[in-house]
Amino acid sequence: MTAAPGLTKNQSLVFDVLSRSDAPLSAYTILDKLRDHGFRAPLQVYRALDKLLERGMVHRLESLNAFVACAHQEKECCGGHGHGTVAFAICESCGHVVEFHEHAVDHRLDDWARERKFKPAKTTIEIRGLCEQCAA
Amino acid sequence: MTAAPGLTKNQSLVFDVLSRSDAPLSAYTILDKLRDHGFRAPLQVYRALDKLLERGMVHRLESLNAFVACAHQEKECCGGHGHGTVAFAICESCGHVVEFHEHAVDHRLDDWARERKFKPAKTTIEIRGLCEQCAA
DNA sequence: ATGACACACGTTATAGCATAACGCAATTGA
DNA sequence: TCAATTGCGTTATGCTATAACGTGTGTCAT
Repeated sequence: MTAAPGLTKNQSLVFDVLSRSDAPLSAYTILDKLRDHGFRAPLQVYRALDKLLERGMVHRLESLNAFVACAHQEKECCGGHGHGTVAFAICESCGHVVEFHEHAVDHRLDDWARERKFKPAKTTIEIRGLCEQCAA
Repeated sequence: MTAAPGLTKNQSLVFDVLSRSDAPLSAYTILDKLRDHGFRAPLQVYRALDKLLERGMVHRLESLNAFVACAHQEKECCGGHGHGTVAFAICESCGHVVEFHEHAVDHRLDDWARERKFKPAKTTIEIRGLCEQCAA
């Protein structure tokens, strides 16, 4: 369960906490979980998150102001963490999040951008609703 | 330019401010613009925004924590403000936002959800990047 | 070695976004 | 008339994120 190489101690701690959680965590929640490991200030979390986001190991859920570990392993399909756009289905009842990739969606949005000469940097797709269990 | 019927004074004021802006505004920016009209506290803005969001007259940009007036008129295409999922292209340089609808994307995401028995409540699609002018 | 640089870290303070909880006033409808 | 609903105003608070400062450590070209 230990994290990828090349991570600093703080980055590893933050990544491990996210990896072990089955729901997204806010930066402040992460902070609380790491107080026993010497974390004292939000910046320690945010700085680690920035690096993990850069590497694609963690995603930010914009509609929740929260973070999740990437569901993909280093070498998986679309280039592992190097993948393209990621989409999320977020259950508003149980908090569970499913990460997925829809190439057809990506392509359609790419086409839209190309037609308008818009240069995409980052695309957010988040579906909030109820998962199968919670909708029952 | 006066707003739709059925709006309270505060709701109209907030909607007018958003309608006149060519970039998204945060709740606190709206508050500042309305101090001369008697606004004193954030809650006055948030309460008005809640109602406008319910009616679909205003959209929230999750990746910016900001708000824009809906680009559609009451009776337009997909049922005017009753439309389905809305997508946004946000220029990170000039701040300009383009609202659009991509039915192909909506359908693909709907299919994904149906296959997994996920019940969507609200879908967020936001592309951040550079608009044609700013990319030059 | 030494100096310059990049980078991670720790701390304090502050900025920016959002809601809780209270009470009052006006409206509606049984 | 009474109860329920809705909007409003105010104060206080909580959550999210970054600014600005200084420290330590490693690299590496000189």
